[in-house]
Amino acid sequence: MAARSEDTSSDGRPDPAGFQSPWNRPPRRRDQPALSREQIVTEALALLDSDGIEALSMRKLGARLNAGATSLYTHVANKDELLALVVDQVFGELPMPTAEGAEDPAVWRAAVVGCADNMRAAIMRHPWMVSVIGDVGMVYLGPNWMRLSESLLALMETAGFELVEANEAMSAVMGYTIGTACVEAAWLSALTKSGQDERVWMEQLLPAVLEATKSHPRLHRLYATQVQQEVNEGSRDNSFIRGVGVILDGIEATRAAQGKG
Amino acid sequence: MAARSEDTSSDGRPDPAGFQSPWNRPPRRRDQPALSREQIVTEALALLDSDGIEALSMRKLGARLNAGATSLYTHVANKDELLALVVDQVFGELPMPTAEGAEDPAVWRAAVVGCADNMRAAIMRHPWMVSVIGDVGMVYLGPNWMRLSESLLALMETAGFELVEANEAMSAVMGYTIGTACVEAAWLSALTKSGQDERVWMEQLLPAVLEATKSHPRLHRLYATQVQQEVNEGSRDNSFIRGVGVILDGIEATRAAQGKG
DNA sequence: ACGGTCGCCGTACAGTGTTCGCAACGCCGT
DNA sequence: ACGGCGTTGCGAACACTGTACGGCGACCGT
Repeated sequence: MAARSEDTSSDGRPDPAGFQSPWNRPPRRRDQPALSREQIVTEALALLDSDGIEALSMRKLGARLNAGATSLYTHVANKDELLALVVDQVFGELPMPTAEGAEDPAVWRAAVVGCADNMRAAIMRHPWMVSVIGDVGMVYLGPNWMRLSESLLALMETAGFELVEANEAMSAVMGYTIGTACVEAAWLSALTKSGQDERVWMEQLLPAVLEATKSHPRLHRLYATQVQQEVNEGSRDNSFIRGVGVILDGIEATRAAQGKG
Repeated sequence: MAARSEDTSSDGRPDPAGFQSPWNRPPRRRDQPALSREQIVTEALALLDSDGIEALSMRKLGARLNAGATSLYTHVANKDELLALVVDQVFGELPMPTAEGAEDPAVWRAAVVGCADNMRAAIMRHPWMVSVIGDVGMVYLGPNWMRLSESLLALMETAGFELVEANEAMSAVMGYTIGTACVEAAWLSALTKSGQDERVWMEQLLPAVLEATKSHPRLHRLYATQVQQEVNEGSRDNSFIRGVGVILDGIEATRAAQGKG
């Protein structure tokens, strides 16, 4: 809500709630610039998380920071740049993998799976990410993403991969992770937008789906038998993790066939 | 450009170029509704392809169809619904796989790889897809997507998969495809937005990247050695296809371990 | 003391998606 | 033949959006 309301008057702008006159108004303290890039990015992230992507406008964000909309532009070039910064901030939440003990294949596998799972969890925690991930082309040069990539590469190097090999494997895992999370989070944010509980939403939707899949027997069977289970338990998580495992199996098989074990 | 300009006057709206009076104005031909959902979707697709996502506005789209902006709303509920329709239209471009001869593992693999490759190609052909794919949650119920899913499931069923097995494998491949294409297309559309040729753009960007990766030795090496090759030949295509192959290896390995071969 | 710079913001502009009421039209029952 | 009716198109309007620009006040180096 209206955070930081306690210092509304201390920075010189009139506080409409309390009585103000030119004599009792304290001078604006400019001890520090009152607005920083970090602050903006953090507040944008909070706004996105609480109200979704279409609630993020420069004016609303400025209001949350007790600032005018155009003030943000001294710290951030664009809305696009702001979004890129926020996305990298999310990547900054992810714990970094350590290369320790990665010579053991089991340790290495567990570390990669954990990484992928963390990433997927982050996207599901911030479902607006998928509406933005296609527009922020430069994110892969952001500091947090680069830190993450670097340590993943280090991990795989200690596991015995060549650099380009490691890169390809990483791309495969990350591609799978992002793609899966996209599909899931798109569903999730459609659900959020409908405002209903997942169970209720599903119960309303299922008849229509079964009707629509009448001429597609396999999809029909799939939806009829599978979907409810997926909703009830968190079995999508397991399915995802199994998927990562399958990819790692493929990678190891390829390596074994090349005589590098 | 301005298509259909020949009948600007024949549908009764005043043509600002030619002289018009109430006496020579021909009656509006309402032989057929002049605007249809298909037409709108097709023109929206054309506009998106030629000018990108941020050029698509209801007014511009209406203008292209010699119609007012608000006329579109009789055929389409929302801009969101329009986008969902357009996305499904793109999926309609994809050739459907046939289950013929899929008992042969080689045939089956080739079909799946081809499917994934077609999908990736479609996304790269329409790079705006990635900016939209996160917002159209209901796309997976679109007719074209469903047709595609159904025939993929059929393909894998003839290859010997159980239904839920087939679904999981399909999700893995599709997830990887969408994720990879997202990453690539985001890069591509950032490039398009810059308006430069890929080579020039790269030459300008590379020094900055190498500077930025100074404290990340592995990324540094990777960019220094790898990137130019990727640009020069179309080696990203091969890399993607190899990735799909790796996933299929993993799937087959898992199945073999379960004694289904 | 005083110019220069920097951070902030009010205003303004050119758009955006969407709603609403009205008009024109084909059709259908009488 | 004719009067209502449902459908389709559209102009105006509303509430918002991102952002360029110019000004204003406070700070800092000299």
